[in-house]
Amino acid sequence: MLLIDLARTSAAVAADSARLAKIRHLAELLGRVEPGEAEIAIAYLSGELPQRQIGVGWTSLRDLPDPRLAATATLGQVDDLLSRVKSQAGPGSQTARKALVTELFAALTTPEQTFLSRLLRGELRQGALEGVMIEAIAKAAGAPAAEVRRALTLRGWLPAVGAAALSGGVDALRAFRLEVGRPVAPMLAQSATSVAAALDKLGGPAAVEWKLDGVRIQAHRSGDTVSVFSRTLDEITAQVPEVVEAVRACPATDLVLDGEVIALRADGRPAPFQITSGRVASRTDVDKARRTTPLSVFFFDALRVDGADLLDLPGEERHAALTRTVPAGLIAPRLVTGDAASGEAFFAEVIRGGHEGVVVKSLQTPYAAGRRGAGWIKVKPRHTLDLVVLAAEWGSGRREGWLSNLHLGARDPDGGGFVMLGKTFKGLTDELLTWQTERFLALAEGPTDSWTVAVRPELVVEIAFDGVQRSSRYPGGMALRFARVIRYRPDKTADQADTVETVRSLMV
DNA sequence: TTCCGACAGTGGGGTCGCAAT
DNA sequence: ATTGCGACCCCACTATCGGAA
Repeated sequence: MLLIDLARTSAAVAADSARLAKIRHLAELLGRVEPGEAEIAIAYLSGELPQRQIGVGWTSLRDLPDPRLAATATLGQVDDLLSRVKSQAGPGSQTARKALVTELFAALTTPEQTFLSRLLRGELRQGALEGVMIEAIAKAAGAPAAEVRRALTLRGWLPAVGAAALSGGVDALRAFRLEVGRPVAPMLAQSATSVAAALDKLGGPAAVEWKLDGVRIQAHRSGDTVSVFSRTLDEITAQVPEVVEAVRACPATDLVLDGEVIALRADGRPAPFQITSGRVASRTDVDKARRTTPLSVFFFDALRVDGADLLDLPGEERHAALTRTVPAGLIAPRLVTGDAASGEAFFAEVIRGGHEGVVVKSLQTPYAAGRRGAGWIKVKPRHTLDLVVLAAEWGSGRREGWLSNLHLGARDPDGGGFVMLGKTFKGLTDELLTWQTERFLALAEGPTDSWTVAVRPELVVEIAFDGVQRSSRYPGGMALRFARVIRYRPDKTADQADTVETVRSLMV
């Protein structure tokens, strides 16, 4: 199959807003792809690469060569070249990558260049990624989408699942099994504003469990062999020896566990997320990193214990298996309750302990990738501040033509000015985007660069955030984590905004 | 007919490792 | 030695479609 076929399909998908029409376009293409190229086609049209990452980003894709007029590139050829790009390493590799990318793009027509460039930048913008591709695979293979989803949970990689479905139908999908040593797609959580709301959503007793502000891990053990994977299914075994040892110490020798690693201080309270994140990312001298910043692991789910696959069992049965297998000190603390008051009290206690929040978990739901079923619901406390808009950046994609990303500042009573604490683009409706674009242009003090418009510091906006972290980027030495807009405060003037000192008092 | 679950899109701060400067 | 870049850790929110109620 030619790359131009995918480029055309992608354009057709983008042109139709109806999801069913997108699915039709994708399924039609899947119906005529050869088995040997199915994985490539599925990967590209769901916005990913078979190579996962190839070391080429936005910057490397500037100034591409002139396009050709004839479309001749096959999927196999493109895939081979991208593999060569990925394999470059050592001194001169960036130049070599760039040369290969240039060679590749020089062989493509304009629509092919557009498609591939978007794909490599991770901005396909066709309104269809994995979720829609699942439906398209189901349609093309004549199989229920639920079977595709189940296989995806077990296999963790949609192109492999899709290729199997296209060639072998439902039987091939049902043949996927949990394999120890191969990561499973992790189950994710929805969110709610309170434990009571979460319990209400689940409609009955549920487990209220510590949510640790660390890094998600999945541990596999077969005999003495232990592998640990990240949320994106990258192998991180070498970076987390504490997890390997903890799993080896369990009595069961055939295991798949889901959990979180976190750096705890000597007093048992959690270290800031930056510390845990840095520790897990360290690969060069793990022994030294380990001495400085030891990791603790807390498991909260068991997907396999001693030959038994547990994914389809209710949450409570999986948890029972976990408690039978793993020492109590390695299990995330939880309270099973249907009572909102007890749940809220437990939540308050977890927060007093310095932790991030809780996850309220259904006792019934099986383990499934993605957010389907809403079996897990996270609850975190929310802080708010009234801050001043210092500048705004022009948006991209569907926000093109709108001033979107806000620069936020706290009042500095000493200096008389404002100290920038970060940016946010979240929480804005289209209506608000329209309003603020007009308003900012009226308050403009001229662009600071081609995409930023500085405004007179007069508008006060209420901002929600999860916490204040240390920052080397901003002048106050601190930045807001997960900042989002709640509402503008036309009733307030800039001299009534919150101060830097207030923000500093919130820093852990 | 209305409601709501799932999805895609739009970006946020921070850290590490590596190549280039 | 420093800087720029890619990759990955954490992520919240709105708009939209279409099946469920």
